[in-house]
Amino acid sequence: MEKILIVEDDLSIHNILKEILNKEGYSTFSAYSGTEALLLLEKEKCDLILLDLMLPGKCGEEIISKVNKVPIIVLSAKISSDDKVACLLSGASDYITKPFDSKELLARIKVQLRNKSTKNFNTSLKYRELELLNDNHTLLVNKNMVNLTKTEYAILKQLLLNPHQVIIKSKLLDLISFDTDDCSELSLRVHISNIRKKIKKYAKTEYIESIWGIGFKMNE
Amino acid sequence: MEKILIVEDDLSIHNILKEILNKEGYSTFSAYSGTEALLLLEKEKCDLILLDLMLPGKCGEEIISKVNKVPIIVLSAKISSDDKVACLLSGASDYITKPFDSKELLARIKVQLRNKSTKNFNTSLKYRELELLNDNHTLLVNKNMVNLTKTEYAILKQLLLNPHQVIIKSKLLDLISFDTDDCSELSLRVHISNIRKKIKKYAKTEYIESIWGIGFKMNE
DNA sequence: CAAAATTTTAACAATTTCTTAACCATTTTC
DNA sequence: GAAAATGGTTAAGAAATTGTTAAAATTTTG
Repeated sequence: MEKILIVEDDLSIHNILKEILNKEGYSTFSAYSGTEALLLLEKEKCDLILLDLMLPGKCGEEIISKVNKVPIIVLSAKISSDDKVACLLSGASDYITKPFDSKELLARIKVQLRNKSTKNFNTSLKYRELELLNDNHTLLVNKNMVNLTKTEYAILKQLLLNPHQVIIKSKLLDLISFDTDDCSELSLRVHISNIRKKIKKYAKTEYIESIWGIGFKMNE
Repeated sequence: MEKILIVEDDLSIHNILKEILNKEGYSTFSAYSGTEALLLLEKEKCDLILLDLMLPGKCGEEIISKVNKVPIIVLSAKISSDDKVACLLSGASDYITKPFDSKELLARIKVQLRNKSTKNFNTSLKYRELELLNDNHTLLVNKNMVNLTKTEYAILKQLLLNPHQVIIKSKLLDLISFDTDDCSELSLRVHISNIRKKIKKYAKTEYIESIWGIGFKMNE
């Protein structure tokens, strides 16, 4: 299930939030200050951040500017419209004023998580002889089942989502980090090699093309 | 610029919205009923929908359920929290209550467009017989694919970005250093020579002109 | 906790690209 | 017009990137 980081120093509110989210089936991380939040983010990967603006340590605004990939919903009593606007423009994805309605909070969380998941696909990604099933591990090569590891699946998924585009190495590493642990360029090279080997077993042509010094793309 | 569809039957509000958006640089489409909105969406592609919920013809909720890819910001006087939640869960991306603050509206629009914009940049730089494809780092010369190395691509990109301007050698070296390793003037000379050779294979005229003692520019 | 699976790392060869140097042509300067 | 400076081309060697294998480290699973 999705993981949500709660950044809130007021203990009673924090616990209420935690309870609401857990009851809905989300797992939660807790941070009670801005610095704690940043430390946690380095170690743990989460899908969404609930952020109180009035924080000890690093203030909320600083966190917004440092976080990049993960959607942030700001939760605050501040009501000035300018504050709202500043948050949104600097990178927050949504803003809810306290006191909040728990149903609305949950709905807005779903919206943010939905945005992420549109990067996924419904049934399968097809490309010539290949079909990547939406089950995180199965690739069909000419109808032959091939098992992919989590990382291999994540890599191939990104390549198949943009089949005519070169994906720059660093961008690819960034993209797959949503689905699997971070990995190095060296490691990526090995994964690609392994994917190719698995495809080659049942396919006639090479599918993953290397663009020298730049990245990879699916063969035309 | 991004195109926004305004779906609002109240004429005065509609015009205010239109003015705000146009002033900000967005182009707008207008629909005054739900049915009109759906018709327009079939013909025109737009990047975002501003949707009033109380509409003649098809009601707003119906539009939300039919539209899939385009983010929708609901704009309504309805205040029941349950209504908000219903909208968000059925597909809207955000919800603003009337009366709205124009700055906040613009900020929320930017958030939605930001989510989309990270993806589509399949642009290409065209210049007479040349077309430099951004999405796969190749050059088309009279439709013939030519492979460029990373440095060659970086150089040609800079020349094509300012096709009628002389680019001073040192400036060119500076510009390409974003995309590739630093290189010397001697090295640049060789790269230019190689690019010319690759272009010459399929083109009739010389494209890269040297300005003696200063730099390079694309031939007129 | 041990076995199995996965990922990372290291090492090496193969390949591609980049830089350098040499040489000649052209332009500028004196 | 000769000398000096700049530009174009070529080829060789240097440097960087990639593909592959195997072993070590880590994570997952039973």
